[in-house]
Amino acid sequence: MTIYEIAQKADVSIATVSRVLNGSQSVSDKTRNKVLAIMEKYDYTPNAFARGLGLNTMNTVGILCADSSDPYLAKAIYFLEENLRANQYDCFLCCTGYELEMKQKYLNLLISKKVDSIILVGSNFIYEKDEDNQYIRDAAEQVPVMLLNASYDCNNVYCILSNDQVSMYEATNTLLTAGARKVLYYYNSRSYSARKKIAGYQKAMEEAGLLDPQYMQFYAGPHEDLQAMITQLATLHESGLVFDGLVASDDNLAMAAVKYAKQYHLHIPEELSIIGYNNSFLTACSDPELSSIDNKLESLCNQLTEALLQILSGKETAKKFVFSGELIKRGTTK
Amino acid sequence: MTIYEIAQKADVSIATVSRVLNGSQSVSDKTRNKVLAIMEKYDYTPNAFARGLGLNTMNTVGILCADSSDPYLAKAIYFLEENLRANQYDCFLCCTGYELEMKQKYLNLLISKKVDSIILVGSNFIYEKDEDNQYIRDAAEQVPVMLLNASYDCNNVYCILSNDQVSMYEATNTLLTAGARKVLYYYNSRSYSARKKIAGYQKAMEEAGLLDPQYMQFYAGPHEDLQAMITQLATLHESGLVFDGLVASDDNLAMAAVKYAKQYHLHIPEELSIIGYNNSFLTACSDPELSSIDNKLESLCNQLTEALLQILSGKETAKKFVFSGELIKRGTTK
DNA sequence: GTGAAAGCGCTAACAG
DNA sequence: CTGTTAGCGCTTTCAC
Repeated sequence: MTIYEIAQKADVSIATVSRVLNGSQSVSDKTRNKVLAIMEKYDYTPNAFARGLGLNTMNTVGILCADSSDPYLAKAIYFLEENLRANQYDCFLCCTGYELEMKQKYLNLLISKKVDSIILVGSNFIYEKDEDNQYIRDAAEQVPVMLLNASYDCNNVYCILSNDQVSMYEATNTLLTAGARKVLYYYNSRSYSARKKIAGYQKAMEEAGLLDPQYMQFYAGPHEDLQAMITQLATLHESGLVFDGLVASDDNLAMAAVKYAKQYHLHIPEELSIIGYNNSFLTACSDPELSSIDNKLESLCNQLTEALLQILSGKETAKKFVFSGELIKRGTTK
Repeated sequence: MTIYEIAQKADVSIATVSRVLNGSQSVSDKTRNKVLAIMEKYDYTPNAFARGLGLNTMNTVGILCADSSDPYLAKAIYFLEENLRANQYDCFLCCTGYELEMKQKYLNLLISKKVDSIILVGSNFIYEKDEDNQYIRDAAEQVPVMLLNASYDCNNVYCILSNDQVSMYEATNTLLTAGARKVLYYYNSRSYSARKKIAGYQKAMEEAGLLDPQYMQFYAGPHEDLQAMITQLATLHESGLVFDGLVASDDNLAMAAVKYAKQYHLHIPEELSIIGYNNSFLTACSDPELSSIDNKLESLCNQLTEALLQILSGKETAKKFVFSGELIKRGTTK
């Protein structure tokens, strides 16, 4: 069923059909109803490609993320997709993995599919070496690029993020204030937000005169291998590195710390207090329950969508939105 | 930049340009290289809409799932997306929630966007009342419909699933064999696969002469509210319902059971043994670690993609693929 | 308020 | 091997 057939059956021109399709005001009610009735009767659906060809848009945005099976990213995608769909935008989802080359490739691919915008979910899309961010600048020449949880200053790039540095500063300070002296920083990423987090930790430790590089430990294994994380902490322990506090860059690592403590019969939080990040479902699963930083993912996603809709409708909007995280205290802190 | 401009600059016809674009054999190497060079030079990308209009396909498949933030579904999406992209198919992701009406609406929407196929991820798309499955039959008239983790007999519908009934039967039997007499079945869904699981539990209990309806407990709260699950089990306990075994329809529920046991100082697995489902990351987080059924999600996804590619290339393929799950024993079983 | 007609950029016969 | 041409289904001037 095409616009031509509808036009014929309704005894009007295709232009008129097109008008009612697009809700134009300049169609008489009578004609409109007649056309609508025929459309209804024949269960007509406009051809999205033809429409796309004419309008040069198909109301889609491309969502890029490294790994949609990461619960945090999955949640972000969920919120974004929901918001966008509520506003008639569809989502192309694209999981790139963590290699720059793939990110680049898929970003171009999405653009060639004529998405109206690109959302980069997670801060691992921003590299320290600025030349590695060229692919983002290129993309921004074509369509607005939205960054969730990262910041990058460039025309047509919009950033929505949580102030991870402050959050991590506060988390670390919370442990110090409660009496911890040797606070380990346990992290697994060197992304934009990861670097901010580490800076927050360092600032707090520095101010307390306690900063010591060997207390910053990087976990390089797979995100889902809890045992490997536990083993790493155990190895540190065996090597004589003692710590009475631990802040982790995500809840997985914090969960590993809880398990490690159990293994060595360390009392939580008396002998070891722990703070995770993301305030995920894991916080409830841990025993004792995990204190963690809620970085307001849902608010970030809502703001991102709102800003994007503004941009796509041609309005001005801020280029950077910064939210504050919140420490949720549970059993792993005093 | 369009095919016309390229043709002009390369001094050939648009047909030739189109041919090299589509890798046709009938272009001389010389001409091909000339055209390729121009394309390269002007960084030409074909217009996806125009291409779609002509071919009536844009190499996309629609993935529908109730909630992409559910870790299990998120993982499925990840595997599917990866496989499909490796074969030049893009994915429209669409989260419908659990309401029939929305599922219906978004399914139609995807079809109107001219996807080449629809993948329904998770068995909650199949309803018990067959009239509620009409929307799937309708969709199948337009494009092949792939079901992950569900089975539905209908032309142009293909099913890839794990034998949940057998898995649950074996899980229940494992507990019975180890000496449990009062095995609680704790579940949170009435989807297709959920019904299969429950049937497996019932069969095992029946054979042992131990089936008792009050030992089948439904959790109706939010998927992420661990505390609510724990409370429900505690309430049962207080009401005098005792159980020495528990099989759960997913790992979240099993995790709640572990926490419940701790609260009542029940020794795991001696006084209460527990088996979860999905073999998720939670199994490692639990203390003791959770025994759980691995239902081979990755294999299912691989098979689904493979079958889909067959279908889309016009080849015949089986209509139903059934895999076997596997019980992974850990600390919550003897 | 409505219709005619010219594209949008590409594919695919059909001719040569 | 290559070019010509007629669509694909819709949007959008521009007349009337």
